[in-house]
Amino acid sequence: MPPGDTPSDLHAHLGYWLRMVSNAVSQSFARAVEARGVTVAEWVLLRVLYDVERLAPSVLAERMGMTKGAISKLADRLVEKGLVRREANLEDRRGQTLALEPAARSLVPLLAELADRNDAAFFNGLLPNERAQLKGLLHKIASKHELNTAPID
Amino acid sequence: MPPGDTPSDLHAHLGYWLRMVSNAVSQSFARAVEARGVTVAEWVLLRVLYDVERLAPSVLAERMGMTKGAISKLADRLVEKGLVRREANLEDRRGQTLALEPAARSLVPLLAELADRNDAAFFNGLLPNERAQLKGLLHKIASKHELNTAPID
DNA sequence: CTCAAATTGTTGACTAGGAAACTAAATGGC
DNA sequence: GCCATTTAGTTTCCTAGTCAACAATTTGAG
Repeated sequence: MPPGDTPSDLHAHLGYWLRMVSNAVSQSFARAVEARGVTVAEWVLLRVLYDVERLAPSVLAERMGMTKGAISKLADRLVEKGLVRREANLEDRRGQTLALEPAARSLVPLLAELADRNDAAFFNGLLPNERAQLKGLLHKIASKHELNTAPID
Repeated sequence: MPPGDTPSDLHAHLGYWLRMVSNAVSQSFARAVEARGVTVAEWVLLRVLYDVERLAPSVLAERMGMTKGAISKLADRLVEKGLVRREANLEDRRGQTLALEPAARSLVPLLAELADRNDAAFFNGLLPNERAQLKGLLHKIASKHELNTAPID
């Protein structure tokens, strides 16, 4: 800060606005999926597993940007809810594999619709080309910084 | 989801990208201010107080989008660190007022510089007009949804 | 081969926040 | 003026993460 100047305002930072909007979107989505008894992190894990059938916790941790400790507890909760099962790994007895239970397979599409609706609620206020712009800008930043993990919080 | 179709992908949602980029920016900033012994929420509170001299916890809760319980604990920590003091409110003995200690007054400009640098690190990869676009889009969403609180998480 | 190093997942201690119950004080309807 | 209601802040309990220590197993250097 130049002498005699004022420290920059909170609103001066793009990160501030990003956080404000992102938090609002995420909190709104959290409330929506809560009605289905699921958290945002659980939704992400379920959605990832939906495509690949089964995955090791360590890989999920990597992809979701969480620690393996967090995935371990997350998996506990999902097993408890009957949405995920742990399977032994035949080649490596340290490892396991997580797979969706049938209940989750029918739940994921419902959650995906909630995600669609939540996104629409926030971004339909933008014009179609503005949405494309926003996506492009976010992609650009993400790729410059090699952000490839599914964000949880 | 139309029948026979696939539930929408995580990456299909703008909220997903927003959360990913926002988390990366915030986590990076959190690491930066941590070196000064401060959290992001503490930075926001300090920066707000820097301008207004003194403020009631309830007002801070409103402005920062946190519960008063959270502000109460946040204030405890800042008092503990010698950055903030609680003052009695003469007109209303229920109320208090939070004010910066001198230590905080010299700390805030340092933190502001960290915020500047963090913002630059993430957004200098964009062209100037792209940064302006991004800010404009975020403003537009924020105002459509009346997001006026300082986001914490 | 063997044993040190690396890897997988779990656990426990800790942190930061939300929700709701709570205390103390102020307000206001009558 | 009194008491019910409201308001300000604190506290307790809960959740969901991190980090670091750990046990079990695999790997690989020699």
